[in-house]
Amino acid sequence: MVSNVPALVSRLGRRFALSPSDQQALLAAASTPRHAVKGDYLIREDWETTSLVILCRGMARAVRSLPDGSQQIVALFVAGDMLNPGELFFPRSRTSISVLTSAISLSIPFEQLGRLIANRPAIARAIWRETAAQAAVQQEWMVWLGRRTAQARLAHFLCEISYRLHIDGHDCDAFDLPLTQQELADILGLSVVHVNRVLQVLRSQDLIELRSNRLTIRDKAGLYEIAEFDPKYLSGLEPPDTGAN
Amino acid sequence: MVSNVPALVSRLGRRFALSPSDQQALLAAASTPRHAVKGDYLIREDWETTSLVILCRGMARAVRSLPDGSQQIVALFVAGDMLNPGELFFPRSRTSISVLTSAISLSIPFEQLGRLIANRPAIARAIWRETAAQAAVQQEWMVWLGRRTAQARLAHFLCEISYRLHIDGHDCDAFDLPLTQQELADILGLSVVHVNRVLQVLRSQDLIELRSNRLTIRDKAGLYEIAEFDPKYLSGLEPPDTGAN
DNA sequence: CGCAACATTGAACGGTATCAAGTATGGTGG
DNA sequence: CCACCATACTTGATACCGTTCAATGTTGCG
Repeated sequence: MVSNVPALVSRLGRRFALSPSDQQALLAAASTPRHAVKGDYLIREDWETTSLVILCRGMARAVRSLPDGSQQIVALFVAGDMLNPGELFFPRSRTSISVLTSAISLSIPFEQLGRLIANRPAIARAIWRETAAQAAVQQEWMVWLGRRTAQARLAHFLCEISYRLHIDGHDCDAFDLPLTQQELADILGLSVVHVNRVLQVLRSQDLIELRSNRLTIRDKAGLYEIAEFDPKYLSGLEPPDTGAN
Repeated sequence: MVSNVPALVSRLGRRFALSPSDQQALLAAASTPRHAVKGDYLIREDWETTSLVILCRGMARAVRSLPDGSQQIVALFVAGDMLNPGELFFPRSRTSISVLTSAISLSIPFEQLGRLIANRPAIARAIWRETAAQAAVQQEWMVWLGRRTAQARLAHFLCEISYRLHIDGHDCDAFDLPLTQQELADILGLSVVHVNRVLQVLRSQDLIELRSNRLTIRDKAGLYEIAEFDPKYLSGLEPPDTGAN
């Protein structure tokens, strides 16, 4: 399994609007790419954080486990996302991040990164921006966790993933969604049983199809509507080409 | 009503670990302090963001309103917090921020701020760090919104506020909590009626006292316990003196 | 083929919402 | 200083959304 690292990095360059020279510097600072398989942990709660991790291929999730055995998934990452842009400042990680598919990640040790940040403002800006973009997504999750019905939550989550894949140039009407219903439940703050029932409602309304980890959106307008989905909050994840600020 | 601005700024200096010279520069870049009264909006959803706002005195909340009229409060700010550290990168605000008490705020226009960020890395670092710290708090809110009972949510929220006030050197066992039960409900994702009942349970267990916007914590250990409160996630709000990274 | 993980279904329970009164509380004008 | 009003708080009754427990199907993989 050989990976074309320069190609991956160039995609990152586009995502974060970095000049070729900055991309080069980032690549030089990174350790060799890591190939992880489904279930592998890239970061664990309470680990000392020593490097910035970027997901180049695959999907990952950040999870917080509670004493009673339940979990809450607090973030989902797709290719191109930074896994821990905010942890630069904190000695220990507050979540565990594991991979949902086989995946490739790049790590940039903090010592190297410190130099890059000092010398290359565009890189500092990119990481900072990513910190803010992920915070915006989290706020949206808080809103549906606090104030929306199970159906609207699920629909909204599916809309978000679809849109984020769309941003990165993937097919957003049919894609792999490597999540069990238990994991969906842990994202949405629901029980597995209820997720199952709500999924069936969405299916029966011909909004989606979901079988063996593959999601097809049959009626995007309808799904957006019951989700009350407005992708504005995801603007931080788009390439900042449009010169917006 | 005269406010001692240099004193306010020096407190900010401590909070963000800025050198006197950086504090000076920050103060010079800021517009005259604004005195707001209860209910005033400092920022509105969809407004164009043009400056970084820092709360020097009082409390504020960030709220998202839903089409059906309900609301979710997604952040609570105390004196010393930056209200919109992440909005530097986005053209429009995604929340409305209004003031819960009479308050004083300082605005730093983005043009000035750009210069400061370029020339004074410590200031850039402080804002970036605040972005990350607030994201950490949001993650904790997501966990209790998704996975905890009403009682644990409320208890946890009270613990957090108490601890944040403690960080800033205020009395954390008895303090003003200028929130109606409706506002508590909008923070916790509950109905007013239920907040009222849960408050009574906490009172009947002699954990807290809450009358006319003043909270007294009678049994801190007990409250921490039912909240499963662990303040580690708030470390980003403490002055970074300890040299941790 | 057989096992393990995942998905589905039903019944009963419970936490929280909703609706509807009723009761403090505080501020205001007379 | 009191009457009044608006806002906030409290309480009860009822309904519903979502949970839990338990069992049964289904799928995919070694």
